[in-house]
Amino acid sequence: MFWSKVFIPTLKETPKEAESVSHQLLLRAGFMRMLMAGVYTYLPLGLRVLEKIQGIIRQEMNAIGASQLLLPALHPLELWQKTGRDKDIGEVMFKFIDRRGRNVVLGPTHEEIITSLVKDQISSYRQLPLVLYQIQTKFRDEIRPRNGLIRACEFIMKDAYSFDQDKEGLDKNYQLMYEAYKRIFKRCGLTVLITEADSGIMGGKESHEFMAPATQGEDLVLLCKKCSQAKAFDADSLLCSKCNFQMDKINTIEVGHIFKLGIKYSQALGANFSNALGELKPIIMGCYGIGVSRLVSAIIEQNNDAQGIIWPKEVAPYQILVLPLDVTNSQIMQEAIALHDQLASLGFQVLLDDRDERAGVKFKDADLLGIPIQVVIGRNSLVEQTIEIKVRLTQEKIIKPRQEAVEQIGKLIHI
RNA sequence: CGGGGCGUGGCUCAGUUUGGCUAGAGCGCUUGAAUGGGGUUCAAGAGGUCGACAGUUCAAAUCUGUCCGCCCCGACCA
Repeated sequence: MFWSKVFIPTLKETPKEAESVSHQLLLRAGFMRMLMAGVYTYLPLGLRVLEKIQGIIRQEMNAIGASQLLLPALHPLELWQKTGRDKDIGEVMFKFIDRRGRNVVLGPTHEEIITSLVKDQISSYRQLPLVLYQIQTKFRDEIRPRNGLIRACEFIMKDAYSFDQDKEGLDKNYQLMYEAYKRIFKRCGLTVLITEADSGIMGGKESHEFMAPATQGEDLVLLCKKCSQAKAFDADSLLCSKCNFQMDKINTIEVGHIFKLGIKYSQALGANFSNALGELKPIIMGCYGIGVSRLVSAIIEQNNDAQGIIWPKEVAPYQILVLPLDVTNSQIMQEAIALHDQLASLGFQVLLDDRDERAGVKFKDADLLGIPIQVVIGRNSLVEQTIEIKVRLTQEKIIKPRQEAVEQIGKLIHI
């Protein structure tokens, strides 16, 4: 793909609307733009990253037997009134009246909607367990949107729901999700701390939060210096409950939350099933969220330097950026295009900077965008019949003849 | 919603305190020339309802009022 076709509006200077590093870099590197507070356009590069993340999530969800569907974003208010959550969520919910006079809301989350669906479609234990998920835009009229994608009024979330006939089934699905989440965040290049919020009451609710350490994070997590146990911040107990050791306070961004719901929604909405004895029981539920668009910011918060973004391999918008340093030199361009085509034919995602810009501008933008592998083709390349590879993360430069360079690139990407 | 800050070409800002000719700079953009391995240089251009409305005044980017928008701090969340 040619740079000039993609639409990558980079900025030299930091827009004053942005405070956090991820927000600044997303704007400067041309990944997104603001329409209004808390509402953003994903530009082509930003969309590609979102799609990469969604791809990882899909793989991991499907691998544990979850099935993807897509629920509506437009809901009747009555459904929310049945569980009383229209009041709990209150002002955060966007509400309006349509032309028929119906009270309608834009979905801030989907427990009611999925439960309503399952209530109508599931009636026997033979149909359980069932795990469904979706990746969808949520709407929340936040009191104060903030930090770009970290707290937006319109954002993309993966939400999954499990339906079981007993607690053992729920525990099993919950554990599968827990492990899948660890794999997802790891593949996204994120370090996360997992905190538990256990009520301690038998049969009580249980939840885990996946918290990505970031200086701009809004949530405080306590981390034990000795055993690395993490827990939600609590001013009263600053000692680790396991080893009684001192704990560090760490700023984090909440990127995932898994929750054992029990029968709260199934009971309120009458989502029951017949068990093997013919008894009518409420379905046991769990819900599992990941802030997909928020992940983009969290990943950048953890992967950047003074030059710009450093995308982890699996979520980079492109894997390779080819830089012909002088596009007016036809030999250089020919070589660059040939290399681009060869790499693309090997299955790599390649971007070629075909702009008539000076080398310095291209280098700066390349580092800003953060594509993992840069391939430089200039005069030296022609004279010496070599290609220069630069690894964005380490700044390491490798100079090799073309075919060896191609092999080297393959190795670097597949490590 | 409470507190604080800001609003001047696409971006970053000066000018507002103390009202005064046709509102400026850098970057970006257009054209030409040189250049071509870390945001190069020179020349010539285009681009502005100074957030909006109302008011004060001979005169408003500048003073007053109302409103709108954006950012930051607080309660909330993926």
